Amino acid sequence: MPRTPQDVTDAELALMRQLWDAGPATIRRLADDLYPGGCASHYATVQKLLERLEDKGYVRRDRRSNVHIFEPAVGRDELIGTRLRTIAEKLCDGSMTPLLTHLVRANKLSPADRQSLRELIKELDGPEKPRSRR
Amino acid sequence: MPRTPQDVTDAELALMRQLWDAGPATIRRLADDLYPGGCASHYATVQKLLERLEDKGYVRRDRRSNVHIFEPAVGRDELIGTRLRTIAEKLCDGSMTPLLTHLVRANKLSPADRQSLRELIKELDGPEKPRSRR
DNA sequence: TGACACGTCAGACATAATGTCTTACTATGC
DNA sequence: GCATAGTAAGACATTATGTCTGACGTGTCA
Repeated sequence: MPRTPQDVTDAELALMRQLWDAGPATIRRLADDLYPGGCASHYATVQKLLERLEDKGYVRRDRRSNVHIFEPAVGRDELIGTRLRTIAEKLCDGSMTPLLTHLVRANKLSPADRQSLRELIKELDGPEKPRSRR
Repeated sequence: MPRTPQDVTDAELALMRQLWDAGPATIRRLADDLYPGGCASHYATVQKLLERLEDKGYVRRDRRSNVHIFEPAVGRDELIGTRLRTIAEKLCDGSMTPLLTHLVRANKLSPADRQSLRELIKELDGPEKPRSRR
């Protein structure tokens, strides 16, 4: 059985996080942030990781300037979605419902969590009957 | 950046699934089920995978009999939990809440899903307010 | 113009994970 | 004792992943 490579590896994820949190950046900026006091080779590492992320479609590269600028092509939430779907595929025949019930019952949701969850559901219920918003 | 190995790999997961679905089994049984018409080496593959799963604590091996019998040491739901936690760690600073909200809003929950979800929440809310009953 | 600082590009490389397979050894039944 | 079937130990090939090197391009400035 062939291995299934990771969508975004750990080292790549560190870059994504930086991009999500601090916005578009150059390789140098990212390298400085992630490998403080890094030598030249760290720069190259970041470069390679970004190249792979671009190939996989997780970052976009602005080549117009002489110095390229990178930005995320998928949001944090999108990646969360991808990973959740992966779990569902591999463990629940593709259904997300077991994940949901697991989270609700196995996790200690704070009262605030529960409240916002209730509101979310209401929000989803809403459009069904009285066609309010959306 | 050291790589983080998978908790349960794909080939291992196929074994776990078999154990979850069909209950405890011997190596031969598993090999026959997963590699129908398999030759001798497939048997050895299953053996190795089970050994690794045992090392990692995902299956238990009953050595009392001459022929060992394997059973899951963690349930499907537990593994789901592990994976969800991994996502939370890597993408949400350890908080599961974003996963939850993602599932609720990004997935098209059927009305039935929403209903059972509401009940789940109510169930959790119940014991919190001891004034009502008890 | 030439030196050079800095960037990109292409690809080599070491290590580890993973799936597979081989061999040696052990127990059991005839 | 021998055959059969099991376990134990580990070799092996392939690939993923993180790291690094060198060639080359481009702009700046004395």
